[in-house]
Amino acid sequence: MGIKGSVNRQRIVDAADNLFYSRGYNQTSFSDISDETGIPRGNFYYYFKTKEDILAAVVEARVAVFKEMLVTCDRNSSDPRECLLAFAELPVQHEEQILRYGCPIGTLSSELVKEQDQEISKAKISAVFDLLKQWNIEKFKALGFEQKAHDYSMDLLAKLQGISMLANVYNDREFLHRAIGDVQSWINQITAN
Amino acid sequence: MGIKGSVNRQRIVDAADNLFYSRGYNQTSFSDISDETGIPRGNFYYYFKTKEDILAAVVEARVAVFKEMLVTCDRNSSDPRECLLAFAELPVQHEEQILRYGCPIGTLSSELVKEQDQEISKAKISAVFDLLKQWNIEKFKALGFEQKAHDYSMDLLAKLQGISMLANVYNDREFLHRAIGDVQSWINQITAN
DNA sequence: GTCTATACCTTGATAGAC
DNA sequence: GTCTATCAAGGTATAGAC
Repeated sequence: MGIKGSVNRQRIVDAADNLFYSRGYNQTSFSDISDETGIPRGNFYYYFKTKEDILAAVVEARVAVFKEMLVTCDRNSSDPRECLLAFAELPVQHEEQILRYGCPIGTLSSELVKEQDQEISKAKISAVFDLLKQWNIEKFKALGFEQKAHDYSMDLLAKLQGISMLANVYNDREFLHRAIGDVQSWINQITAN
Repeated sequence: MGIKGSVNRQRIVDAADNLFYSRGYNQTSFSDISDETGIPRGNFYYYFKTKEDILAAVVEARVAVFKEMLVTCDRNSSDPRECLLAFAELPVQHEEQILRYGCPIGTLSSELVKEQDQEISKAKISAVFDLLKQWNIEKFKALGFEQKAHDYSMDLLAKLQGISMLANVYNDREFLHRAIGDVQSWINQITAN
């Protein structure tokens, strides 16, 4: 099995994932993770060399979660337009989380972009966003938008991020639903013909 | 003059403002502000009781900066539509900052929403956003949108926030310009008749 | 593999000299 | 008003017993 398959390691990653999401990476201490898991602080260093390594594992886990979401979208429909509509629906599907803590990708990105170490941020963050972006581009291209696929994809991500942020700041469920509906209308509109 | 008018106090606030913006609030220590200003750490407590008090002063300063921006918009044109167009242009007017550190309101909000103390966040953050929101509502109402003014205002803020975030994460100047142009097209479109 | 004890540093904050 | 010395607490990380 090895260390990476260890159940304790997984428990640490899961707890860190939740805490990084609800409190932020920098505001989560080893003691917090220890309290959450019951695993002693010093024990973390058997599974991870540094706190950043835990972060890397958490990012990896989130990428996996989103990959699974995208795969689910793909499984539910072979129509690219419906896939995009389903993708836009994700924030309302997880509305409780969004309203409370914002988008798990966007908020983490915002935090890490400010990090002193330029490497950690630019590399890891873009990776998560790129996953979504590439998937979107693929769908838009399948709809015949060879040139506009990239711009549309960026537009879609920006719309969802902006909506998630304001819904979070104002804790406004009504706005979240309405604005996401507008995004879906936008998708329907540009894919009309 | 009093303490609030002290030049040293102002230097602390200015340095803190920049550091909170470039590194984030939680990642800025008193030592950082001390290094930046040359003012000893312990001296801060003559001007502020806690770190949160410095944050409050920084937020106050940012509100003042944005108020000034809005006043400038108002001074440059009495046409509500042109005011909104100018407002949408702000991210490209400060593109270097946006690309490097994101929106000074959005990034700070994202960070503070995750704060443990619920009071500090909900109160202060919304205040900054509300300033912009109310100004936008005023313009949309002046354009005859009595009912839709609020929704349009939220939409506009969400658009700008999403665009700023993605431009920041990807450090993408081209996207920033194009997307802001699209927002302005959107404003022109809904205020056409 | 698991846990305890602890080193070492930085943090926000205080006390008191000048 | 300004500065230095210092505090207690909490941070990440290490060493070593079991």
